[in-house]
Amino acid sequence: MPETVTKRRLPRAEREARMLDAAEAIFTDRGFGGASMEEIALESGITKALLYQYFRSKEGLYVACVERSRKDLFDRMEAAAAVAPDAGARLRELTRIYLDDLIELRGKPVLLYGDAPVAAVDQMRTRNAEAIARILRIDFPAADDDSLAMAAHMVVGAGEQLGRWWTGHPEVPVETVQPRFMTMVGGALGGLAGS
Amino acid sequence: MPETVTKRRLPRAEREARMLDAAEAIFTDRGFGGASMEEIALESGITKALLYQYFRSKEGLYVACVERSRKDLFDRMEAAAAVAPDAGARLRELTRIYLDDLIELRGKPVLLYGDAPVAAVDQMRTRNAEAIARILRIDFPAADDDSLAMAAHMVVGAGEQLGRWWTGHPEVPVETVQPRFMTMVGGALGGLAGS
Amino acid sequence: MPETVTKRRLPRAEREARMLDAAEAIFTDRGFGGASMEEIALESGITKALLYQYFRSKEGLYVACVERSRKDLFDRMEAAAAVAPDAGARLRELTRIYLDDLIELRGKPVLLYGDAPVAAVDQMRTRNAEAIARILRIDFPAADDDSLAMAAHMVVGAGEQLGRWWTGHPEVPVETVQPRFMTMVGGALGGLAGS
Amino acid sequence: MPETVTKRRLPRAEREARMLDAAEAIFTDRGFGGASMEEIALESGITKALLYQYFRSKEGLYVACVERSRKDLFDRMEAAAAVAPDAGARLRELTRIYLDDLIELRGKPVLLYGDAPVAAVDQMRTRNAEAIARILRIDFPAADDDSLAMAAHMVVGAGEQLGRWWTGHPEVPVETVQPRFMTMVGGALGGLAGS
DNA sequence: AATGAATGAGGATTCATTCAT
DNA sequence: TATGAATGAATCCTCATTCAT
Repeated sequence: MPETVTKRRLPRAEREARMLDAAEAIFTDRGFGGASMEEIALESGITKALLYQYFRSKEGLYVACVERSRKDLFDRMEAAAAVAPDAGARLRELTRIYLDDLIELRGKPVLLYGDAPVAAVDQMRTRNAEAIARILRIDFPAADDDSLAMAAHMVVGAGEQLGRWWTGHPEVPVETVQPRFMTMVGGALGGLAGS
Repeated sequence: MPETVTKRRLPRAEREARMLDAAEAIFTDRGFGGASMEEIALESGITKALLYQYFRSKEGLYVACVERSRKDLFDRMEAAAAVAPDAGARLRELTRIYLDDLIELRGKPVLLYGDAPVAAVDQMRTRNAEAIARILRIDFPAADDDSLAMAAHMVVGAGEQLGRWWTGHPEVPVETVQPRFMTMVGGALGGLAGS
Repeated sequence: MPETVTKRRLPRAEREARMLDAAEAIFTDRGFGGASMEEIALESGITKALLYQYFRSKEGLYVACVERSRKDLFDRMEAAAAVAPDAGARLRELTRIYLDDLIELRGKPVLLYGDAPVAAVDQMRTRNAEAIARILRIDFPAADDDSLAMAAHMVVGAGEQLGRWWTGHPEVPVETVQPRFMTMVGGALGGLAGS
Repeated sequence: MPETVTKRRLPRAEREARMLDAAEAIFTDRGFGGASMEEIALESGITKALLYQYFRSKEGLYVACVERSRKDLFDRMEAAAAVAPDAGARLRELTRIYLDDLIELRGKPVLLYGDAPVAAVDQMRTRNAEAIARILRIDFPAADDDSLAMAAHMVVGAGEQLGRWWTGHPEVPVETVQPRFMTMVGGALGGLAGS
């Protein structure tokens, strides 16, 4: 029976994934402050000490945890952006990906950056904005950096807050939300220097 | 016995103001989680117990603290909105007021809602969005509530994140920021049912 | 019945004394590292938090604790030194006081500086040496500072280690120990510039 | 297959020496309590587990570490004592060897027995005192054991504390220190039964 | 109104140490 | 011989909060 009774000695990657799963669940339930490493360890089926061996601190774990889904989303967006035929399609496609993700995220408020160490959250917001900026650069190759950055940051902020609002209005369908979001993004890009 | 040297019985309002000043400073420095009532009391020159007598809890103090500047800003904005001659002027005027305020706020990240009890922060964001919505209503009397709300929330979110970005780029002048912000707001309003 | 059932609200001084008593007992039993604040608090009949409110840390408590008996001893020695009729009497009197104290200290190894934060212990040794130096100054007003300091430090070190040895040989009477200690001190002073 | 590039199978002795070097450095920097096996292993370039395979425990490592230099010193002293022509020369020679060693030791406070498991340290101090006693026995063959032991312990304690003081006054030359130390030792021997 | 004493509860973090390989 | 994964068990300390005065 290779069925594995021994929980012990998992390959690093898998252990890590399990820990992150547990952490995501607990953080989602209790918020950053409310979550205890104790509980996360318990849920992971391992000891606190191991948690600390893998991630340096509670904040480290939190960051790793949010970063995982953040990165996944933005990687998908950047990939989609690269293959979209034109600016219009890109905008439509990307906002859709984002909003679809938001639908799931609505159930995980922490990942919408609820309470959590400011530094960590800001860093992630900035990373998001940088990804957006890279995408925008495709259609606005001549725009100056600051303007592009501002546009990207505004989009990020708007999207985040839109997500919060949506969390409280789950009955509103994505078909209603997307046009509004697209229009807003379109506005944020207004006046940026194109090719 | 002359009526004494010590215990300068400050009028309640002033005491409160001092407490809020101290709280604002400490919250700003350390974030909500990092701030301790102990330190705030110390900075206020009074005792923790009194802090609790005035505001019920740490969260209460935080809310009072942020609400003070939040309310001031949005009251001014609503007032200005009421007297602006037309939609264009209104937009220009309001974004300017907001950005001018942001310039000061950049030094006080907490007031940009850093870490803090999620509930409290969300409530304030929502209050802000409601104020914005009321203002928008002036120019879009026929818009449906949800669309207006979404627009307002996106504006709030975008403004908040723009503020964060600006904090890290203080050299960028308001003259550069305002047009971008205005364009974005304009976009957010695109397609709303006007008169 | 003014008999006091309420443990609460003791005057600061008395509370402090009780805490120190408890701490001394526990430190003596378990050593610095082995002692837990938990246990000390329990023994004091109060909460850990109060312990931390009075002394800043475990080390702070330890220092306060040892300092109390250290200071007591050296105060007595300085007082005795001041009234002794001549150098010989002074030496006899002081070594006696010291050794008598040592007899009790033998049962409290920690106070002979067992394990404990290096910094704290060294600081106390230095304080002792300074007290000794002040006393020596009486009979050697013309000695240079370094020589006096060296003599004092050697006396302190010798006394400390003598105490440790004595702890393992409790059957040896003070009458046997004192002459040897006196001779040694006498040697340490040899060649110091007198009046 | 050549016998490989990696895993330089160091001879046991050298491995051990490296571990002890690392341990000495870390213990010196952080004190016994402050040092962590983790860090020592890291500095050694090996794993904690191996550290435990060589020395049984943290204390074992510490003892081995200090014993190394302690033994070296006292072996040299006993050797020198054996060949010195007379008591006076012996005293001069030995104090000089000790002080020369101290000069190096001043930079390694732990080896002056800072904080550390009481038992281990006491044992080493006692071992030192025994070595001293053996040496003293040469010139005081008729002295009773207790008196000799006391003298030896006082010398050890005085030397240790002198070393601590010297650490803080590195500018004082050995020529100034030695006479004072010799005089003190001479005193400690005063009245011991000679031949 | 205002204080200083006191608490209760919890939480992160660290470490020496041991297996399975 | 040597490792990397894993543990268990404490421990210190901090904080918001409440009484007694």
